[in-house]
Order: sequence, then C-alpha cells, then structure tokens
Amino acid sequence: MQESGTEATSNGPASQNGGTSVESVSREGQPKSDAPTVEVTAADLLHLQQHQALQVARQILLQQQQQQQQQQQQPQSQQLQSQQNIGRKSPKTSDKQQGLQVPVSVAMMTPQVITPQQMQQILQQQVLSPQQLQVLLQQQQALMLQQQQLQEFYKKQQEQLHLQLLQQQQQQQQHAGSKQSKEQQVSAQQLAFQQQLLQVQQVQQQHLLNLQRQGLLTIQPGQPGLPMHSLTQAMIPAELQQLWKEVTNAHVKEEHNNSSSNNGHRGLDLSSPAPPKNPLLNQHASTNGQYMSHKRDGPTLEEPSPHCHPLYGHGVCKWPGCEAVFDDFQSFLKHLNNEHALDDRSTAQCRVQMQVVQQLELQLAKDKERLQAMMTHLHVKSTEPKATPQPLNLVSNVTLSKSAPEASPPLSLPQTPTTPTAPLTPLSQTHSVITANSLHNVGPMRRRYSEKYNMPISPDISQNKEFYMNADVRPPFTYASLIRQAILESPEKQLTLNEIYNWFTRMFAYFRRNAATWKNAVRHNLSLHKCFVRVENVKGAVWTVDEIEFQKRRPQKISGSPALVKNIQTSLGYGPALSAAFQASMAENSIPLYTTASIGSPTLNSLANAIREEMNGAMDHGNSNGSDSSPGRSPLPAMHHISVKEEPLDPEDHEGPLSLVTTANHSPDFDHHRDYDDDQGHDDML
DNA sequence: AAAATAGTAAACAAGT
DNA sequence: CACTTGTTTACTATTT
Repeated sequence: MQESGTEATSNGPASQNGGTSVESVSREGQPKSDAPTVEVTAADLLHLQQHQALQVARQILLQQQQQQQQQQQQPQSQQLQSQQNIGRKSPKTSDKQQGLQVPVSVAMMTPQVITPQQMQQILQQQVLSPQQLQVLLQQQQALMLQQQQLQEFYKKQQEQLHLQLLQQQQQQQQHAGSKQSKEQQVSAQQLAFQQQLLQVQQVQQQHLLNLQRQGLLTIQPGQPGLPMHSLTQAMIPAELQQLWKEVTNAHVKEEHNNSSSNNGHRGLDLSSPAPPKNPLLNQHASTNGQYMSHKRDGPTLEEPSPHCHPLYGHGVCKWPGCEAVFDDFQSFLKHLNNEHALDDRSTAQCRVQMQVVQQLELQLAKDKERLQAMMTHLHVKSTEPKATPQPLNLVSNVTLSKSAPEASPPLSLPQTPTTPTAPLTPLSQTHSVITANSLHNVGPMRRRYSEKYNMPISPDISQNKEFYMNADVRPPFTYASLIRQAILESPEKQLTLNEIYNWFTRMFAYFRRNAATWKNAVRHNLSLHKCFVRVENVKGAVWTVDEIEFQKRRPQKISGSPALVKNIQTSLGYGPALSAAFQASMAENSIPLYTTASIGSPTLNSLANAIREEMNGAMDHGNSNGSDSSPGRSPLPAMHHISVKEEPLDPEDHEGPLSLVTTANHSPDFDHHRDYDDDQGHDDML
C-alpha cells in the first residue's frame, strides 16, 4: 500500500528521465547500413573477439590463480596442464601480460549490440532491398542452426572445463587438505564464471555475426560511434582450453609476452585493429538462394557445398512453416526460389523471424547482466569501474536502465532446470525468453510490446509463465491484454473482477505488490475499454471480452512504415501462413534453444489459437479466413458468440445474464467454480 | 505538433 | 463505517 505510493511517485519522474534518455541514446548508434566504409568480416571479428575474450578471461583466472598461489605455494597447475593438451589452436600465447590491464568492463560490458528497437526500426522503416531481405531471411535461419551447433559445442567444452576443475580440486585437496574448502569455492566460482562468460560471448557473437552478415551492421574502425572494442568476444573452445592452460601456468612464464602476435592489442586497443585481410568481404551479398552459412572459422570459401543451406536440413525445407520435403538439393533450391521468393508473405515471415531474434537478444541481455553481477561479486572490479555506468549501448534500453548492482538479487529466475543434455548445465539456457533485465523495469513502460509489435501475448505468457510467476517482473503487456487473457483463459470466458485480480496475482509475481495501484488500473481498463463487457449475473457481475472490439482497436497500433503496414495488410491472405511461420520459428528455434522448458504444458493449444487469433485479427479484422495451415492444433470455438455483442443496444437489456456468455459454453453446468480462484484465497499479500 | 494509446492517481457513487 | 466494484476525470508518457 504505502509501497505503491512511493513507487508510483518515484516512477513518474524516474521514467521521465530514464526512459527518454536511454531510448534516445540507444538509437544513436544505429547503423544505417548504407555507408559501409569498411566491413569487418566474420573471420576478422572472430579473431578480434577471441583475443579479447582471452584477455579478459585470462586476467580473471590469473587473479584467481594468484590468490591460490598466495595461499599455498604449490604449483599443481602444471600437472593439470600435462593432463590436458587439448585443442591448442594457435601459438598466440603471447601478449598476455598486458592483458592484465585490460578493462574487462569495456570488453564485456558494452556489448554494442543492436538493440531490438533498432532492429525493429531497421526492419520496419528501412526499406531493404529485395536482395537484402532475401539474404536476411536466410541469415536468420543460419543463425539458428549455428546456435544449436554452438550450443552443443560449448556444452562439451564446458564439460571438459568442469573436468579440469575437478581434477584441480582433487589435487588441491591432496596437497592442502586444510584449505580445500576455500579452494573449492574459488574453483566453483571460476567455473561458474567461465560458463557465464562463454555463454554471453556465444550469444553475443552469434548475434553480431548475424547482423553483420545481413549487412545491417557495418563496422567502421575509426568511427567512435561504434565502439568496436565492445564488439563482443567470442572464445573458441579450443582457445579456451589453451587459455586455461596458460593461466594455470601463467606465473611461470611471465616474461614471454612481447606481444608478438599481430595487433599486439594490449587488451582493447582496437582503434586500429581492423585486420586488413578481408578474404570474405562481400561474400554475403548477392548470394541469394545459395549457400550461405560460413561457420565460425570453418570453410570461409564459397564452395557451394550442397546440403549446407541453412534452410535445408534433413531433406526438409526449413523455411518457417514450410517443411516441404525434397530429395535432392537442387529441387530444394528450386522450391526456395519459387515458393519463398521475395514477396509480402516472405517479408512478413521475415518479420516474425525478427521477433525470434529479438528474443535471443533479450536472452543475451539477461545473461550479460548476470555475468556482470558475478563479476562484481567476484571483485573483478580491478578490471574497470566503468562497468556499471555504461548502460549506453547496453542492450536495448530497458535492460540496464535501472542500476546494475542489484542485478542478482534473490529474485528468482527459476534457474537451470530442464536441461537434460549436459551433466553440467551451462547456466540455464532454459526457460525465460524473458530477460532478467526487464526484471527491473518497474516503471511505467508504456507500450507493451504485445501491442506494439502486434505480438500475441499468449505465447509469450505461456513461454514465460513460470518466469512471470516467480520473478517480480513487470509483464510487458498492457492491462487490457492481460485482462483479456485472463478472461479468455477461464472456462466460460468470463470472470468477476475478483477473479481477474486473482489471475493477476497468480500469474504474475509482479502483481503481488502494489495491489491498490494495479487493481485500480484493472478496473480502469475494464471500464474504459469497450472490449470489456460487463454482464450481470445472478451473483453479481462478470466481465467478458468482446473480441471484435478488442481487435478493432489494435490495427491502429501496427507500427512501422506505411510500406510495411501495407505489406502486412496485403499479406492478409497469408495470415495462416504467417501464423504457421511464427509457430514454426518458435517451435524450431526457441524450443531447442531454451530447451523446451516451459512450453510443454497444455498451453500449447491456447497458444496456437491465440497466435492465430491475434495474427488474423490484427492483420485483418473481419476477414475470417479459416485458419488451416497450422499443424495439428485446432482453433477452439471460442468466439462465435461475440458477434452478438456488436450492437449498441444494451446487451443486458434482457436480464439473461448469460445471454452472451452461455452461448459460448454450451454446458449449462457452469457453476463449477474455477479451480484457481480459490487456490490462493488471499489476493494481495503485503 | 497533434492525436492516439497507456499507465497512474484520484474522486465519486452505489452496493454489500 | 469499511470495503468492493465501477465510472469518470485528469495528468503524464510514449508512439506514430
């Protein structure tokens, strides 16, 4: 109660500043993609990133190592080194000393990633050329594939790391029994930290690669606007191994640096690193339907190895929602060029895919913040104070806008579960498409993206259900959307006010506080929006949703350039296809990435329906083309009755309280009270 | 720059 | 009288 007051008051002015400023800043560095002075190739990027990552990680490990050394003078690391002579990649073991001065924060904390908003902007406002669009579409797919592959790769590497650590621990125990606990702690921290580092880098790098390949991101070394040094740091697993060895062995060869390696980059002096070699500079352009995915450091040549097309796997076209089967690669190519040429539908599907990428970015932001928290906790502060006050480029406005320090509070983030794969789960890739960062944007963020991006909220809710239930995160949906969701989830599509309250508190931890505030908002929305219809009932009144009204107001909000809006509108006929595309992308990409955590539930059904509803409704209200193409799921016969509601003649004119509603549920026995409105009798705690 | 949309706060009324 | 439920108005912020 009082909290509501304080928070509310604090929110107002705070959002005033924070919101706008961050927003504006985040847009500054938007790459316009039309003036690519120097394009850094993926290989160069990787090169750079690897070095940076090595610097950073090495430093950290060195610190740890030194601590241990001080505590006990037993260089047990050499044994470890002998045991592990794994992927030694390149003799770049030099230039390490200077790495000690590397400001880690710069390398790690200023990701410079294009924010979702920027991407959105790019996609919506920027008129991409047909070629660009095509390429982009393919890149998106390639990205997903690579992510999966990398995922596995990293998992393996992390397992090895874990092994190493274990071995080290054992040795430590043998040598210094008394201090083992401490050592273990340190080692565990190292492990966790390394994992986090890896993950962040991985995601970041993928994202960057993707963007770069799309031509949306061009790196200009000399330009201050694009902090090149922050361009993420990917660490190739092999190098990580090496790094570990080097670190464990660091104190021995302190002198050998001389930085013989090219660039001699002491850390991040990237002002001039732009490696002059650009072997695959323009490779990405013009490859329209052709092979596209150059793996990390893999075959950079354009050898058109068939069956390598990112959109072609296991004989199936991987275009979202397509899944056509082909025997040979050629027929697939033909199909690709015919069926998935540049048209409205493909464009729309591209947008959907963009949403997926956005979510990945959110994931990245989340991990990034966690990493930061870990670093601060480990007192890596020696690295750089700038870590926190650098929210500028930080991913997407929202994220850091609210003070990093409390990043890792008790909050929740239902961690780790459900990654069945590795014994050592790499830091909860699982659920939470949601970022932990959005977690702090308590303020009044207007424009929930469910509305703004015309995204159906249901899939998001269902995907992040657990997250929202446990984390004190403000759901990025409007009250209207949430209310509607609550009502539609109910068996009879009707809820009393109190039941709506309960739904809120049950589904969202965020709404377990400030009851006065959000309840007021709920009431306000119920009264304000025509889409919510109050129906008198014997025991009071219930609220129902007028779907037509609800969707009637949405189209106005379709954002983007008129061109794109038109695009969408012209692609009305593809509504189902788009829906399918969305599902496909969510199913094929998100799920493997997030490891199925949250989707398995029966919500899938409503999810698909909601997608379809909102897709169709948003793109063309009134056009009730039978949604067919969606695989499997059948649209629930929810909204037949609503048409009744349209007329201004007061609905409750005739007392039949259920006139509208009961038609929906043909079962007269509607009095079995929903199970959930009682499981938590108390509506507002605190 | 204006309009539309959202979120918040608050006043008020009617009902329980 | 206190509380809940609804309605309404006002203000601010954001987006288009």
